[in-house]
Amino acid sequence: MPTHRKPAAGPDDSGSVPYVRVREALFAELKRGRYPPGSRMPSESDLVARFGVSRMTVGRALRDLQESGLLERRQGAGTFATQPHKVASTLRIRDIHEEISSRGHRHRAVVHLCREEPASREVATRLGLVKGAPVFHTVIVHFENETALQCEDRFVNPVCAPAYLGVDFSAVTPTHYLLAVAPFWKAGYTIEAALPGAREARLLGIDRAQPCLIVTRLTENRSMPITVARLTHPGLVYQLEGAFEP
Amino acid sequence: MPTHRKPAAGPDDSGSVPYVRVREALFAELKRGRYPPGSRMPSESDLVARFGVSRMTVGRALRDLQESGLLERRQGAGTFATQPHKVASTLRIRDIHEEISSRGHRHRAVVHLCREEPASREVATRLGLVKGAPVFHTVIVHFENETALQCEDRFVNPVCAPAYLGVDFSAVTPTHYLLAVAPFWKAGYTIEAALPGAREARLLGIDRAQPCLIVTRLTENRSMPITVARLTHPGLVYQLEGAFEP
DNA sequence: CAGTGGTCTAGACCACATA
DNA sequence: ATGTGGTCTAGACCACTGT
Repeated sequence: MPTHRKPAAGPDDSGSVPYVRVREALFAELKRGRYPPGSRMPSESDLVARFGVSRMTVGRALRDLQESGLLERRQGAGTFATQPHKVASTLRIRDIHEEISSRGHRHRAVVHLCREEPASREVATRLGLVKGAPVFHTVIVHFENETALQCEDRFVNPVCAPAYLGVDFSAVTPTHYLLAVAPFWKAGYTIEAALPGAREARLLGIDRAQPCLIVTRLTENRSMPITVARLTHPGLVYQLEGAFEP
Repeated sequence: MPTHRKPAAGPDDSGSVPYVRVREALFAELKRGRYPPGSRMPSESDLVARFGVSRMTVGRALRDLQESGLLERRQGAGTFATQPHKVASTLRIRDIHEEISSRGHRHRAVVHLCREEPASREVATRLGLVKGAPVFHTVIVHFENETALQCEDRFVNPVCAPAYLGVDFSAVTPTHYLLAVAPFWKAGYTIEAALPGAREARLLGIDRAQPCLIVTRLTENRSMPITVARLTHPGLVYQLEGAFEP
């Protein structure tokens, strides 16, 4: 007698989906302090009996909680409640136009440089090219409602985006364009606090002594680096935010 | 005739686990450029036939790829390849002692302040208390191999950790202690670049003009704020790093 | 309506941990 | 030896989408 489903459950029904029901029930108990950190949770069989669902279903619920960092599961040993301390928060890599628009503000971009250059040693290394090889270089300042928010200093590997220099970057951001023509498969970044360079300070209209939040990001294709960008944000007007709530 | 399992598969066997096999196969194809962004993937039934596994198994593989941000699935419509652009990288919230030790370096903490104070208006607001209510306040500088790495200025809600002031913070970090006595269920942070305060500069032994990376973190219990910390890092010696690889 | 994803169940085999 | 998590299959019902 397979699948004697429940008749779509009741009306108030917060969680008519069984695995969600199980997950939320366990989550609530964890939050309430039952199962203190480090203690063993009921076994899958126990939960199967308690909730009247199949093992795959409680497995799904437990896996969700595990991926949230709330549980640790050890084969042969059992399932344990954890301290949610090593949980990771997420930091998005977003297109700045999207970011500004999503705040309901106006985005404007001013292009200060857009040309081909021979690669310096450092840029060449980062892009996996030889020194002196031609690379595309753009410097663009992004405004949010007339406030300078970001100075984007970017080098692009010509192989990945041959038509890059022909794009009107006052209308479409390099990030947006590059995503379309050369989707990345790998990305790395560093975030640091530093003083702006002379040109950056001038373009952003800030004092050279004002600290900036600098994000350096390198994205790569499946086989080669696409672009390296140095994004300088005045510390006074830009903050990264994140949150974790299991 | 249920479960005619494969005899544990061959030796080289990178992915004897069926859902991993399916996931990796599809991942490789996505990476190779088959299924360009926006295009429709084969349906679950197709994949069932192609890989000779059950539908739950391909479902699991597809869900993994979806959670990685590589696929989008729309009920009734199909499964589609996406641009992996809105993918999030993770930024860990780690205990600084752990962080330094994991680099194989030595950690030392110097306690500069450890007392009870009446809450300022700002601190009171952050911790959900009334102005003037007693709060615990610690200021600790963390060294990595004799280099000042972080100035930790922290306020703690006494209700959550009554014995806080009795802890020897040269031996155990506030983060570590608080995780033990008051695990958090919610956390938020901001990252900004700014100049250090006078005291911070002095304690870190840096110039007041040297920009710092400042992480402000608020953690909460299930019902009330536990602690708010301002972590100041000299920009020259501290960077946050992250990477994304699907 | 046919096709697609979303989910469930029941039973099963395996790898691993602990006693 | 027993119990635990990890996974698989086969078949099924449902909700949704597009023609």
